[in-house]
Amino acid sequence: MSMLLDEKLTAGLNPAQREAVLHVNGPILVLAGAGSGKTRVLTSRIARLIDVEGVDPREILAVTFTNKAAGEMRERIGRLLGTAPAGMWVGTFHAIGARMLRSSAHLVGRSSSYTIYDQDDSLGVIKRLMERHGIPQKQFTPRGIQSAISEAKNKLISTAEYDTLAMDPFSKAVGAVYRSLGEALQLANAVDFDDLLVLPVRVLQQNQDKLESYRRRFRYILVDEYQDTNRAQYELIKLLGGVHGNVCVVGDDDQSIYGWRGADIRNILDFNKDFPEPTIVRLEENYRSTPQILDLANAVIVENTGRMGKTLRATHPAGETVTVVRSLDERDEADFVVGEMMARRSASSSLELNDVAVLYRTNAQSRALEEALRRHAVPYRLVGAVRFYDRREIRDLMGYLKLIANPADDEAFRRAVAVPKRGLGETTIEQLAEASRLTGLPMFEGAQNAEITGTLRPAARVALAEFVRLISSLRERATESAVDELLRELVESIKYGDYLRAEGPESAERLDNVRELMTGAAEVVADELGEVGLRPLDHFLQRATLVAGVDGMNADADAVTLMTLHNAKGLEFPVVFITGLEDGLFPLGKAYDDPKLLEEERRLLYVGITRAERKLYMTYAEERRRNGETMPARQSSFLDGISDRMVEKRSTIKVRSSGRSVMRAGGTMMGGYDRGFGRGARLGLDAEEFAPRQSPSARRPGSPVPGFASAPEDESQDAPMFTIGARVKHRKFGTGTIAELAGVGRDAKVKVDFDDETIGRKTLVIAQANLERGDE
DNA sequence: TCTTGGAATTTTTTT
DNA sequence: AATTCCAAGA
Repeated sequence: MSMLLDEKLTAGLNPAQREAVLHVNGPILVLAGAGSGKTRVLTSRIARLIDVEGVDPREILAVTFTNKAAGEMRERIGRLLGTAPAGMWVGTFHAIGARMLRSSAHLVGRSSSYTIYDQDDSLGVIKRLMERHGIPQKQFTPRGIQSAISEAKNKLISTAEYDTLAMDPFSKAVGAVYRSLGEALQLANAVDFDDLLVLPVRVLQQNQDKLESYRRRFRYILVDEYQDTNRAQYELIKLLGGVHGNVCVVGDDDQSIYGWRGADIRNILDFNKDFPEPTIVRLEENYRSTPQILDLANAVIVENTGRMGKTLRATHPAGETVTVVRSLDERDEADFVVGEMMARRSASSSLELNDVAVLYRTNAQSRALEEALRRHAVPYRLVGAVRFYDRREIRDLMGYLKLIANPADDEAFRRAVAVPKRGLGETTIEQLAEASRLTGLPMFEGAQNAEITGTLRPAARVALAEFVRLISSLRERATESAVDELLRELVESIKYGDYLRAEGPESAERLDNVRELMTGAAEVVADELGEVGLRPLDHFLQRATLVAGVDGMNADADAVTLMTLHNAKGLEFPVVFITGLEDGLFPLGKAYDDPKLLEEERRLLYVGITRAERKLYMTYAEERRRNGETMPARQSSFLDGISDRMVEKRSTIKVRSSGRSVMRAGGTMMGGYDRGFGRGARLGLDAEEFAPRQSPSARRPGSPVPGFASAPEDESQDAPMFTIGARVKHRKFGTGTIAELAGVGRDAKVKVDFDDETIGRKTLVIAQANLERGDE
């Protein structure tokens, strides 16, 4: 039986894949190029360990990049074995960390019902702490402080270490907030995202018995997307697997795109330091894409220095040429994308919308695409962007649930107590917060303490008592009822439906979301029966906080997928559009200062290109609206490096005088085509209608060239001498020097460096800021 | 305490 | 363009 499975598992593998699958003990590094069958290798390897090598699934720990990938891996292994690999741990680093922490919470000053603060929660805490420390938010942004702390945590730098290293004012501010954030989180029986990695590491470092027991348990460890691990994650793996060394890591240095999140490619390069003499396997045969797509990918990535070096080899026969498309602006680009996919669909009946993905660098770019898709009645799914759990109504209810699960969660307390309005405003809340600071007790406990509430206004005291009663009664039910029932009861007792309806016209959609939340809650209970004796509520909350964008992506509906390039990692689609290939957008402007960043952007493009199986489009626009103003654009420098022989170039701009571009210039978008288009009718976007190539300097008549102060007549009228270097005075910010000018007319803006250093540089709208001429 | 309207600020990517 | 921030008023 086993031998049969062994053969089944390795049948059809190439030699490199086979080597990785058959490897059993000792460290192994699999350098897996895009589309090289890495998932198959991982799942076959695990199935083989269990079935052929007799490893108990409980002894296996597998780390994936998303929860979705974890689910798929478990499922595929189950299918190979014919039975689910019960007891195997599969999940993201964060989910695994959370799980470890549940049973060791007491070792880091938490209880097992701790809650997880998402970024918004922590940001709120950080803002308040900055205030308390007297750090002006004008000078250092809360976000800046937050990311500095996150960076420190991901590098496993403790508060004490940070303090000794902090020399400049910014680091000193960060150090102070870092320290008190830790205290605040502990007091709230909460952890942030980074703590899910840092705290388990600390537990293992400081508790020999825990370390031993986990080491004994996890005899085989696998890590996918290894190039995107950071220091803390690496340390976790080293602690768990460093002794037996049965660690299999799979990654691709060319696909490392999370450097900004602390991922460190050195983890791949230095793997052999902590895991000596690893077997190294390279998977370079690509089973996904056409040679055209792969040639392009190789040509792009070869520009990077410091690679381990790898060239994807195609196994598929030649296919279509990659297409590069120039368009007028983001609307025009979106129209092209939609028109083209519809044209392809009517040409080939087998192409489903599910087969198509549209990728972009920033979430903001989805808007124009969504509008175009809606206009043409093409169903789409948007991955990431505004996550379900980030919606206001969901956040409100999650606040309640968190407070029910964890009475010490002050952030949840603040959210829950504020919505719906119950006559408890800032004053009352701050009084409670102050009391909590003095007594060291969570706010919810303060709210139950007569000595503290005694000083409040009588009206507030009554409202607060009512709130406490509500939460306490729901908390009692939380132990026995399922989460969806609990939610129903909650919504009922706070009359949340009425509250939403009073809000206005969007209430219907919000109510739908609330219902969806309940459905989701019911499902979690159904599919995650009993893990380590936690309440269903704790499970639900953990899952809800750790979901990734792609996790909720269900393929049942036939729809086009829209997402960022980052979210596309690990996915594949027959037809892929990469949009917005413009300088300053992709690569982002920031990346030009730093070759490392530029290389990471290039890897991101590489990831995008290698998502495509059969047909790839890359598009750019000549101007694009960004932050409310239209900016001229030019094609990405990444496209400059691509030889004309590798791609076919097209333009949406017509030569003939009939058609879109003229309609646009005339200001009327709505020709007759909008209605006629849709089911099978072809939009006039056939290749022969495009000018093969047009001089890039061709512009629509009358379009201004922003960025150049081309209108001296404007300046002389409205703007008395706003020039770079001019001195100005603002009624609130005082005097300063103009550093930059942008925009035209009503939208004209200035960036001013104010003399007061705590204010620093500000962007002001000239028409509104009421600037006066400054001193000499 | 809560509502309001105007002003300022914002966009890089995510577990 | 859309959200968030803030001060003043109800």
